[in-house]
Amino acid sequence: MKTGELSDKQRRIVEFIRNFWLDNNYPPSVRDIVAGCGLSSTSVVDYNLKILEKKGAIRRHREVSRGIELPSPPDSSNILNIPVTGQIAAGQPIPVPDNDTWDVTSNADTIEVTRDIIRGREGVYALKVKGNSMIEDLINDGDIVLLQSVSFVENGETAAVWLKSEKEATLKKFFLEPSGKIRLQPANSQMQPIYASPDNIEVQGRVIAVIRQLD
Amino acid sequence: MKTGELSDKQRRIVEFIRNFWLDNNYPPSVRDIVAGCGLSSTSVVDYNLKILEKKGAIRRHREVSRGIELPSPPDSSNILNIPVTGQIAAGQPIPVPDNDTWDVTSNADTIEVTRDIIRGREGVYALKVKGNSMIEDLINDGDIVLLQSVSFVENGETAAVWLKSEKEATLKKFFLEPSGKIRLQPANSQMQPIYASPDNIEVQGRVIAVIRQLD
DNA sequence: ACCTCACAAGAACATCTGTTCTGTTATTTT
DNA sequence: AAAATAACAGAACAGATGTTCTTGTGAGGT
Repeated sequence: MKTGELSDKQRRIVEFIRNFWLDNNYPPSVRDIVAGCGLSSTSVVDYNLKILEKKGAIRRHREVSRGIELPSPPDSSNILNIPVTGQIAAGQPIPVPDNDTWDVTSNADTIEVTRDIIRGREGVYALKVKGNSMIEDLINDGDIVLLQSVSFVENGETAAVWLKSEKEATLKKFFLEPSGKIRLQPANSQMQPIYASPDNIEVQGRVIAVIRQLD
Repeated sequence: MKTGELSDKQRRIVEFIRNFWLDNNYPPSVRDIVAGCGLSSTSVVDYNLKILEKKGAIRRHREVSRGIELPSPPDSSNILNIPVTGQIAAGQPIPVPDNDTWDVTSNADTIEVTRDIIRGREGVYALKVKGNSMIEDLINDGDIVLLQSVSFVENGETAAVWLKSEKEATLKKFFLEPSGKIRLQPANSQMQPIYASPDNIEVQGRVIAVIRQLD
């Protein structure tokens, strides 16, 4: 095999590694490859793996069982890990994440979402809804709410607002009335809106999505 | 540790596995975890891995070196394209996908979701909700409903059912009453349930998630 | 023919690695 | 306090696994 291309057998090996990986979520051992490619000896595999490594088709970690790496699938940038910073429930403040120490890696739970849900927005975090105090907003106990951390919202947007005097957090449609009052409208049109003065409310975030998982 | 939650050490282990995987593109061995988490013995790791498996935080393959799977492996194959086969609205049949010609590639709209939402289930499809006839089930116009295609559901599960005589599709909690009747219970406890005879309903699918996107 | 070289078979070896066994130390329950 | 249970420590075993060594084969070139 003079060329820089892969031999037929080597191509089969690489393909098997990829399929094995997809099926099992971990790399195959040398003997898995023997069995999977119908080869006769581990030394054949080792021999070809060395060539494959030299050609850059795989990367190996010596003396490490199943230490085979495929060149990183370029994807995976389509998944974002959104921190679930806490729970939201009436009577509890909303834990807005500290923007400086946005520590996705640490303690916090995270939820994986595809990038098309975020749509390129910055400062997105998630809350788990506790209790059914927001059922009139079509949000149930256990739902996950995705929020964008903002302090001001447009008329008609659904926002997480903190009602200072009531010491209560809720999700409602936000309207600034001509009278200067704020109208917080439930999503269910059969329910009555709440009216509040602007200095009694504090916008915590804009709702961009609701995810409900059932078992 | 009575709770279903993970202990501190177990959380560290899971995090280490994920980081190790991200760094090396293959899972750690038990002894890698010992070193990486500053533990003292492989048996401690094995002990905790067994618990983690029981709690569903990981999956293990016995007798396989580095045979640890994370439920959502940090590799690329984490995004699935779910076909949005149509709309659901009262008075319209539900377009259950033909199981033989499950053609994800074709024309149909799809929605990208991460694998952890599907949780390994087969036959998942999505519907877009049209109209607000299901508001009592906390589902609004424009919501996306993820369904698993099944014909029978357990008591208490939320299902997409087709009411034959009413020619109406809806999502409700499904209960088979001792009387033999079917009770379809809205998610909102303030609403009244529907009673139907078993031969008047047809289960189209099990609801596994609801996704609401706001702008 | 002879040599070289890419490639393969089979066995053997030394670790690596999951698992188990026994015992010990905390932590909780009774 | 006693008993029970959860959690950890250390060692040892058996199998898995990467690696190497020896030998064989066949094609191409000289």
